[in-house]
Amino acid sequence: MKILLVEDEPYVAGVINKGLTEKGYSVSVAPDGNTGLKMALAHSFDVLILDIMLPGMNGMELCRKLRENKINSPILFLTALGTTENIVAGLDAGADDYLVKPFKFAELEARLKSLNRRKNLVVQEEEDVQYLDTLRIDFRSKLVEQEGKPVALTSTEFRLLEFFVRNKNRVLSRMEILEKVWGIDFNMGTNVVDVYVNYLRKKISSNPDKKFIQTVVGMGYMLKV
Amino acid sequence: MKILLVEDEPYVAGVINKGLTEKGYSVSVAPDGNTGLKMALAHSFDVLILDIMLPGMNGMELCRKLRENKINSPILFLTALGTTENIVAGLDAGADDYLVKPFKFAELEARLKSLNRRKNLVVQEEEDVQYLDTLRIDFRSKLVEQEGKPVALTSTEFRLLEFFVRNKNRVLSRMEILEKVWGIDFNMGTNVVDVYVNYLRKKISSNPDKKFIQTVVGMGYMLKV
DNA sequence: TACAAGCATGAAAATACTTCTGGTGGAAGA
DNA sequence: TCTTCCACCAGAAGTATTTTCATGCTTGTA
Repeated sequence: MKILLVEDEPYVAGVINKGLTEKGYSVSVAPDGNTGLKMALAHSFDVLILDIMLPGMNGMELCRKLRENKINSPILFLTALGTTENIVAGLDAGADDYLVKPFKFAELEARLKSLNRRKNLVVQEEEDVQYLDTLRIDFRSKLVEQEGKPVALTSTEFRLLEFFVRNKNRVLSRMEILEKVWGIDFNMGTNVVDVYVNYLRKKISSNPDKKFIQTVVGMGYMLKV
Repeated sequence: MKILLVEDEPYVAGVINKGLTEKGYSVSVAPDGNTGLKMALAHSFDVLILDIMLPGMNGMELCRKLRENKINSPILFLTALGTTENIVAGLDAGADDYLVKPFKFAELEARLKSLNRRKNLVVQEEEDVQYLDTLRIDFRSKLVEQEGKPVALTSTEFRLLEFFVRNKNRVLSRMEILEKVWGIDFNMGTNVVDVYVNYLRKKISSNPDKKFIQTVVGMGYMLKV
């Protein structure tokens, strides 16, 4: 999980940075609002942690600017300003959570995890690379690797795999597959789908018994993850 | 914004209910965990507010059960238990926010707005899902789950279940079922419907005595909810 | 209690799926 | 241009699963 921390006090920034890094998060620190904005626009972070009292642009302003610039990553305010007015103002500025200093590190981590969890639930953005167990699929370069070793797929096989991956955990009927992968509309009476599913199974599975592509008798096939 | 409040103390429930209603929110109150679960499964709420100490199932358990049943609405814990351990436990159980009593009403409202805002940010891919108690039926992916565990149905069984669900609380004659599910027009003298109703009953019921599909002697079957 | 209606079960029949064989046609190279 | 190769697809034989039916048993109703 990539985190951006905007905090001017070096000591506080250091403590949080150290703690989160030790827990395995990747943390970037910005010492003021303008730097924070630039960094958020340049890279994509999973969560942003903002102090409110910052030199230059303050945290509230920064938060509003981020939202204006369509930065939709969850924002958590971490600040000493603990009055209800402050909290309400912070949340109304577009933040997702508000934690008052002094705080317990465990609570910060729990809230970060919660924010990130929801984000993943929601924005299932189409990644260029996906992993299914030890299978790596790069949609842009159209390269597939099983346990680090390249798998040679023909173009039809790749399109079929892509369709399965983009619709995983759904039963896909042969009809649907024919339409989307082959562009055929109502030519039943062909078993190409079966044949190609069989090809794929042979090529992409590391061991024969764990089947990525399950057959659902009478309905179609499903890529189960 | 539709809110479900699960709170056993009538006084607290009343105050929150009144406050939120005055602000224009639509609030439903459940007095205990089981009722809360049922209501959440039956209707869709924008945000759920849970107390932790509840008669019967406690809030943590309820939260986990909700997530198991793929209820993804934001959950806010509202409780007097304010230690860091409690907060971390609550968030780890799948909640999105945690507010400690006593609280300022303005903060509650700000946090609710924040939770709802994030939810709406999401591009809701339209789902075609129905719940019958703890049974989850996804018509698009054709996946059925009982208490979070997948149920394997054959295609005929699924079509039959779908027909029942889409015509719940109606008595369906064998004739009608044969026509709509099997496409058979006047072949009486078969007991397939009986056989399949029994297959379904065995597969989808969590405990044997609560029968989803009731038999109406001399008339047919009915899915009662 | 008697009778009809519904239920449970096992085995046969029907259907669906896997896999192999081989033919076609287009592309790459000689 | 001709040959070779290989992706692609149809057919068919071999399996597996699902569906149906017939049967006896249980339950509900008059």
